[in-house]
Amino acid sequence: MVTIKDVAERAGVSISTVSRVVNGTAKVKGTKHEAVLKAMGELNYQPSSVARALVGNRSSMIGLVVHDLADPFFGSLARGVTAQAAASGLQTMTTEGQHRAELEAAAIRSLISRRCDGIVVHTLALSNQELLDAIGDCPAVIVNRKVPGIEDRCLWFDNRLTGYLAASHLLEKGHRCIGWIGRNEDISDNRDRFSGFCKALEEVGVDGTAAPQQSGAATAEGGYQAALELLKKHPDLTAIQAYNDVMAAGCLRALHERDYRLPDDFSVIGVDDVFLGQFVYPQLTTVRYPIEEIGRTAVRMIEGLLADKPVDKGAEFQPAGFQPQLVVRDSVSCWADVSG
Amino acid sequence: MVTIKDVAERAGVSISTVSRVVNGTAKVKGTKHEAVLKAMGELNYQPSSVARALVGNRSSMIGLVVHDLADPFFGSLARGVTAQAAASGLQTMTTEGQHRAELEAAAIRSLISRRCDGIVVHTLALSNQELLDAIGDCPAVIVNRKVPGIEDRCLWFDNRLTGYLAASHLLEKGHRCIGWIGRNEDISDNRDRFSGFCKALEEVGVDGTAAPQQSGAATAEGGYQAALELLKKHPDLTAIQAYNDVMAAGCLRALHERDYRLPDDFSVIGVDDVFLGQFVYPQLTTVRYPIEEIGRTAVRMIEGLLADKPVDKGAEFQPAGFQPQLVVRDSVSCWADVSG
DNA sequence: TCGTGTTATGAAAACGTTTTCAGAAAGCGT
DNA sequence: ACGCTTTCTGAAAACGTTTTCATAACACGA
Repeated sequence: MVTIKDVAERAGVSISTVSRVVNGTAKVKGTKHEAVLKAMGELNYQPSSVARALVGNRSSMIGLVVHDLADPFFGSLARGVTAQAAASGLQTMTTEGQHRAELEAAAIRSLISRRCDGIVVHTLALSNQELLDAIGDCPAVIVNRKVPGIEDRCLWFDNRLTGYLAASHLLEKGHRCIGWIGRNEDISDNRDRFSGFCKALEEVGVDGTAAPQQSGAATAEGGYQAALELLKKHPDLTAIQAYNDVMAAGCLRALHERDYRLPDDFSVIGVDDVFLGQFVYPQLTTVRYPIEEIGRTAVRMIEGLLADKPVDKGAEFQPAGFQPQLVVRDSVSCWADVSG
Repeated sequence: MVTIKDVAERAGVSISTVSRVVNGTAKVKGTKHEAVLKAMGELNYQPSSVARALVGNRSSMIGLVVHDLADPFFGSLARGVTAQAAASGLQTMTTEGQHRAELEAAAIRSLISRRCDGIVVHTLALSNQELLDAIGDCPAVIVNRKVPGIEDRCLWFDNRLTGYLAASHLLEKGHRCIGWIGRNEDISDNRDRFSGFCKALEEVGVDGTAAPQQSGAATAEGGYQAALELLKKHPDLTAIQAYNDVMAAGCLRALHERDYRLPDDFSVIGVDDVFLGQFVYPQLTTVRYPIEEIGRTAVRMIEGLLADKPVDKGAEFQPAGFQPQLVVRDSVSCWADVSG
């Protein structure tokens, strides 16, 4: 490994001088300047980010904790974080939490021990207190979760409204026998979306909590299994609202297998608007969560945190900017018996 | 930030002693041992990986260069790399190359300057020589590409066979008017898959190079556009073979839009076997590339590189283990006019 | 030619670890 | 109580940078 010392020696100057031309922190006279540049080129010198991080106490790295990199939701999140970080000359380091408390904590701690300048965290298994303990005083932005005490560093969304919007759309289209497919884990996202679902149903005089429901793993496979089960138990259903798009994709697969003609025979709606939704058939109607944009915003917030203490999401980060929004595509059709 | 010095002070021992209990590199007597443990706990001490990396010249990090994190292919690759690395207590740092030479080079250099123990590289824009220059003497495994001179550190696949298998399947099912949808960039993957496609066609007396073809960006959108174009120009087509699954998903969307009844009216085949393929309709018949497994193998190879100089893919890494394999699902149907 | 103010340069400290080396402490056989 | 191992322990060097501080070199007006 060629070090700054090698360059200095070759150029016949001190290491301070080399450092100065590398970083442009001070002027160095013409002849020496060139000599250094030449030596750097000849040796193919590459400053050690490690040494820099040690002395500067900053690493130009943003840490990211996600559940599973192969899940399109997190792929988009990673994309957003990486892109925005890159725009500021920062690199991203991603770790998986796998939805297990000890792994999530280890992931965060390790990112901190690497002296990431800031971290973007998506966790589910950790309790609020555990999460707070793990992040300590590291500049962190929590995605998709509202942690009491540090709300100003959280980006969360109105999951209740999200569920409400989706259900309302189904109701508007005349559906009354709607099933709910949720995820296994008892997390607030799931509860809130279901609660919004119930609220919409109540508004038209249906008891949502009594609606047919089934839960499964938050994967396409989970959605598939749940849908099969639900269809078996409730042949009268005309529509399903799923926890998210990935599960909804699983539902569609189940429906195709059972030879439903889609979307005429049955409607499905999801949440998230992941890439996948545009390539299932019928294209998925969903409620949009601007995931990539959320990743970008998280990084911007960290940059703010780094620049000046006062935390401030600023005008452009208004939660209002992230209102869930219905995206109408093809997977929801009017139900023939529409009465209104 | 609490340092080893703080812990030493609090425990009334030297920093060497603290280091020893942290790493278990030597025995320290009972009373002191406990004192150190206690101090560590009270201060919530977290050793600095940065300092460790500097002195030890190893960082417990594996670097990964991919094209685009939101693409399911790379999501799976990242998943495999991350999982295998984690199993050995290594972390993964991912950067995007975006298919632009200067970014790909910068990504590699930056990973090296961070002193990654090894890197897994997927690049397209860099020439062989540029790639070799960039990786220098860093333990690296090149994925999906055969770089002359370091074949023993490359994991590549028989793209020609891949294309051949896919086309043969379509032919077997009776299709004779088959279109090819390739990707824009003139890269060997694309050339080889097309060459395999031609070979299969020639075997039944059709001139593959004269087959209807269209290229586009290697995205679902690209596949969609290309399919629309191809269908317009060649209404007689009964099947399309796409460069990969993502483009094939785009084809399916185009076909649905044009109201083809799938799979009866038209067949589509892809390559890769990404997650997405199971959730499009009809489920995609494809040729499998075990992406996640490839990521795992790459990390294992790096571990080998690190442990002992002699590079050796070993029995379990035989390229034979990665033979492309046809995965029959629903997107290819028998063509009615089947003569044989 | 001398001060005086700028500007360019190098020496050295600092960052937080690990590791080497030498010395202190402790055990043990006599 | 003596030497001889063996076991623990701390001081100090090393890793590759950045940055502070002092000084050397230089220019300029008198």
